[in-house]
Amino acid sequence: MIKPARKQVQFEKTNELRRSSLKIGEVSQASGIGIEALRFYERSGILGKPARTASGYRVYDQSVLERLAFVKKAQTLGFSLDEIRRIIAESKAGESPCAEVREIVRRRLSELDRHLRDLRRYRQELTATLAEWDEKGAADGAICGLIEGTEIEAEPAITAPSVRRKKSNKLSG
Amino acid sequence: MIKPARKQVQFEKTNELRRSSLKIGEVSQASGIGIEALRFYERSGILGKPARTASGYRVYDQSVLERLAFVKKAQTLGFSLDEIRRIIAESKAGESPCAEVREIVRRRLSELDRHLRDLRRYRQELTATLAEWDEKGAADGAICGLIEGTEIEAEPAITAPSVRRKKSNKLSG
DNA sequence: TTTGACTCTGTATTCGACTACAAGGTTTAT
DNA sequence: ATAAACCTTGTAGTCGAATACAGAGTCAAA
Repeated sequence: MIKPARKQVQFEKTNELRRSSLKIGEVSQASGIGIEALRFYERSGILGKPARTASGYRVYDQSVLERLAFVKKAQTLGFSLDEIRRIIAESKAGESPCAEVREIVRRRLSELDRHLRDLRRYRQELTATLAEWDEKGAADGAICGLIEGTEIEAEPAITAPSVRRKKSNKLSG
Repeated sequence: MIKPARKQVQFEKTNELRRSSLKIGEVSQASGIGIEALRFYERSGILGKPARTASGYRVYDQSVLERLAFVKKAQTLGFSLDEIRRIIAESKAGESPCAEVREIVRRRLSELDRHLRDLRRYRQELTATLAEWDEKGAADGAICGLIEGTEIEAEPAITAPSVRRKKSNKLSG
């Protein structure tokens, strides 16, 4: 996670890059978003195409940091990049995306509540299972009673809440 | 989600496939798991290699349904296919995977609790944001106040809980 | 016999949000 | 002058859990 420290670039000295313009590495530093991710954002329309120096380097305005802060905040609030892209596009088109943003947030909220309910049920199931094993001393054979009481149904009973974390370290050992 | 109905195969009539043997489509029907997924399970070691007819068709034993029920149940409990594979492998090797299974379940549980905590905090943040908008009548310009009060930090404040659902229908319209 | 349902193998694709790398060009510091 | 640090493009890979598809073979019924 910790990138090797980069030397501070003193861009005051260049005449091409003025105080308020940033190269991609500086934007990355300032925003905490990787360089590759920034280019990815550009490709996917989250960021507009920045100006370029004569040699082709991207030149960002300070305002990109606000944009990125917005993106991060929105991600925190559960927006997908696609939604974020749409919101930005609409706000650029002069329309206030407020209604839509609120709508999305409200939708998120109800999704979240459903999700929380599922998780709580799931937690119960999990603890119950564990308690059951403790009770009967786990006589296995049927793999720890995990499959006991299981019936084959067309649809899953609870539907696994996707607790799965970002990257699980391959445990194929 | 709903597959086109398949004609019921009367496998009692064949002499090659006896009462208790199943072709892949039948297993799919009975278990609710897609044919492709079954072959995928075989490739990834969740299911062993089944017998074959002379012409190469997979011939499954009834017991595969128990195995699959176990897999589904375990998935419901939050196990990854990789973990499931390991558990099955160990139980086949004669070792009782109980200790490990319990360990995994316990780990899941604490992960889950952490996850729940995150989600509750996240929910608060969401409702607070919404309330704030309602208060100030959403004077936008700064995109609905979504970025207001946002500071640029190296690490995300709350880290978006991956609420993202299975497959969101592309909303790029 | 011909239709149509089923199955086979093997490869590619999906979803989201990046990350990694190669092979080169540019800028800056020493 | 040269090396380090930075930038460029373009392509490919990651993670999990499947899905999709092409093109061929198999099997049972009308």
